[in-house]
Amino acid sequence: MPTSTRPSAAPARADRDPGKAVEICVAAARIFSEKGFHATSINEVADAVHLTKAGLYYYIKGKQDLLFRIMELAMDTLEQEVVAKALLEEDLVARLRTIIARYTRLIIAGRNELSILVNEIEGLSEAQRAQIVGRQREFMRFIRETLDELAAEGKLNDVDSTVGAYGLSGMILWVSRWYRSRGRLDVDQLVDHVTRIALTGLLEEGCGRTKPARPTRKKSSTEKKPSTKKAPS
Amino acid sequence: MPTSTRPSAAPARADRDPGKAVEICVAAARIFSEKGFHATSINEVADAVHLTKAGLYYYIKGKQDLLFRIMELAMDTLEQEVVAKALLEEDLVARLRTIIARYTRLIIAGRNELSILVNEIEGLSEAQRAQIVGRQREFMRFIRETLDELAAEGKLNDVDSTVGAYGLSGMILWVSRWYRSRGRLDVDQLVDHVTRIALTGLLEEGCGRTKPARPTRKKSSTEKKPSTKKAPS
DNA sequence: CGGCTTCTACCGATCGGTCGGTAGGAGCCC
DNA sequence: GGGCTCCTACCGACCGATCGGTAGAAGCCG
Repeated sequence: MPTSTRPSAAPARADRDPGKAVEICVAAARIFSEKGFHATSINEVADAVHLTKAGLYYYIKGKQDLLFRIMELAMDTLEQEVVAKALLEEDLVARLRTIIARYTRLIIAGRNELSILVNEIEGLSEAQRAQIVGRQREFMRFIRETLDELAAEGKLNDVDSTVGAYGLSGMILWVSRWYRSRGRLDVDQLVDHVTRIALTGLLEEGCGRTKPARPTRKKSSTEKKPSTKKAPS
Repeated sequence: MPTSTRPSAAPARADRDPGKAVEICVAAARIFSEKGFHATSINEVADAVHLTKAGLYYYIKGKQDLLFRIMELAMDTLEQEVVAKALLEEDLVARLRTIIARYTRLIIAGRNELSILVNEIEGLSEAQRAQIVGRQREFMRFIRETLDELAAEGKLNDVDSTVGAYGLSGMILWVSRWYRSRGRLDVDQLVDHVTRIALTGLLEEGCGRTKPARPTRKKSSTEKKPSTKKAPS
């Protein structure tokens, strides 16, 4: 079952009309992702769904509540379309490919809720933030553990699974900021390239690659630090 | 010479006291990066530098002007600490390593201006945004061309240089969202891991790796699409 | 005194949110 | 069928708070 509409602390007036409520969330998500949560007024959201502000408040409890609902919806999507589907793959390499491909497609398909999910967390209340962050951590844990299992099978490069999982996420999330579907690469090509970059960066295939002057974990610094900015006044 | 304080369209009252102006920018950058630009009031910035709002306005022309100055400062830093330093490296592989290492260190050292740079662009005016976006594009072009030159030397994997450059950027930018310097990994270790993940994902070393069912560029889709969300009602 | 620098006091605009009210369809009674 | 009630869905008008920004005087320095 989806984790939204749980009875925790928020009765919400979503009972009015579930379809309309979702429609509002989708519209609001689009605007929020374009202009930012705080830069968007409730009136703009209302206009987008052809309602007045007062009419809109018939369906939502407040601006913050609207943001929270959008994020819960986004996490639902992520869990259903990425995690659940990836778990159907027995082979771990195939599972990782599924994660990358579906996650990337989700990011560029619905150019809305997912990006809000990472950019507007501060707009939530304490309790709401805790809930969303918890689900996000679960998601990251899933990716990290997939990498750990791959490592146990000896199929992973010598990379830290945490850095790997976050690096992967960062690369994929960032796609929504630069990729335009009308550009040189179509969606399939993009997913191909992203998958290839990520996988050949994570997977050890056939030959053991020579590590670039492997620094035995501690203190190596490839490069001297840029003097860490300026001194505090 | 730094590209800020150029005479374009904004005389600005930075002539008052350059040191104080920078101090204000740094303080504002920290708050903006924590709470977001629109969610931060001018009063909060003023408090942070021990001034009243009116006192602060002696140094800045407006909230938007403040944001713009922060971004110019951030681009200055990026160009001086990453691009300029990387250009000192003749060897292309070393240059790429320098880019990754210095960029990453910059992101986690000053947890301030750089993240604003990517998250608050919408808060700028048309002209200001054009200026910043132009400089950002130059920066991306630098990374992309470094990859292209590596490809010309046959040292690059078969990856699209655009996707590679943005993938790299995304991975690094994302670091600021999850990495805590008090955690399991210290800064040097983090930089090591990021470098290794990025490089072994981008560089072809020694053995030619077997591509994972290389899809000849067009139509392959590793994974069937997630049916692109729901049907419109 | 005169020029920086910083303050107190205030403005108009806009924000999120609320209130009283109502159009109009559904159900019901007769 | 016609009148009565009720309820969902929505709106115009308004509220207090806060926002970015300004005018003008006061403090401080030489």
